[in-house]
Amino acid sequence: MLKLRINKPFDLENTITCGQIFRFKKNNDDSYTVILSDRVINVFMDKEYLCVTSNNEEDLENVIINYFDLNNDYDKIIDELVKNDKKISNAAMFSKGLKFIKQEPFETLIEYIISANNGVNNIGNSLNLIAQKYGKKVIFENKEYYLFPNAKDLKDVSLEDFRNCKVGFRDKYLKEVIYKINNNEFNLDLLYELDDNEALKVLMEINGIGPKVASCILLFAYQKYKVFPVDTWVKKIMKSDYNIEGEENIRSYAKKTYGNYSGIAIQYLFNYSRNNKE
DNA sequence: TGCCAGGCCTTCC
DNA sequence: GGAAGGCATGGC
Repeated sequence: MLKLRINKPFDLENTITCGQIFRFKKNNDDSYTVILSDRVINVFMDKEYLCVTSNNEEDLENVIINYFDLNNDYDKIIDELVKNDKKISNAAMFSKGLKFIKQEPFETLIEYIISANNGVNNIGNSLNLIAQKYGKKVIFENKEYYLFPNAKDLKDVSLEDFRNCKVGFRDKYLKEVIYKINNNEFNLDLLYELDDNEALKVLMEINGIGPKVASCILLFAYQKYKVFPVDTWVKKIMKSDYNIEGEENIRSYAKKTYGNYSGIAIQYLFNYSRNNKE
């Protein structure tokens, strides 16, 4: 078992359950089983130690540090944010220890296309069905798990096949984007090179990807922290706490106030707004 | 039953 | 270019 001493704030539960990832399970012993791109892990906190087991122990420490972004100094980021906006400190303290999980780009792309007008339960269910049918099986603790397939694995999946995975009307979006990737009409690696606005533009040329989905992909898979989604929860808290209404006004305020860390600030506000109900 | 879920596309002015 | 309606599915 890998034991990592954590000396900065780290909220494992909030990080896993706050809606950035969908393929995880909470176990009876309060540990979490999470399916990463290349392995399955079981994680829990034991005092100041993060404890991890996996079906694949190779380079596990680096994989975990990278996945949970453990070396990034969020305290410093929060200090910066609070310096420019005292009012965000409640939301930042509420989300203290929340890390941005570094997700695999292709899976993230599919995840957030499916997320449009959908519930968290349905999203996870569909992703698991896709993985079960087309992903690689791995055994961990005597149970079967399925890694998420890549674009090649999904090359011949039909609209009807996707419908059977309960993705509903998003079937055609998935088929189209997978076709484009396999025929070199769209390259996920290119997004690393582009600046934020170009990357957003390229993503939004794909059917099924609008500003919200594109922002989530760039934030969660590419660590483009300047990019941020504005949804109903963000609108709600910006109105009540900042007296700012309208998406454009929210965008210009966030850019001006939070700068390079707008995505992180907005995620804190989102998390606070959504989970701190009265 | 009806509404909503971290939207987006198409159609119609 | 902006508003309105439609869209699969499941949870409440």
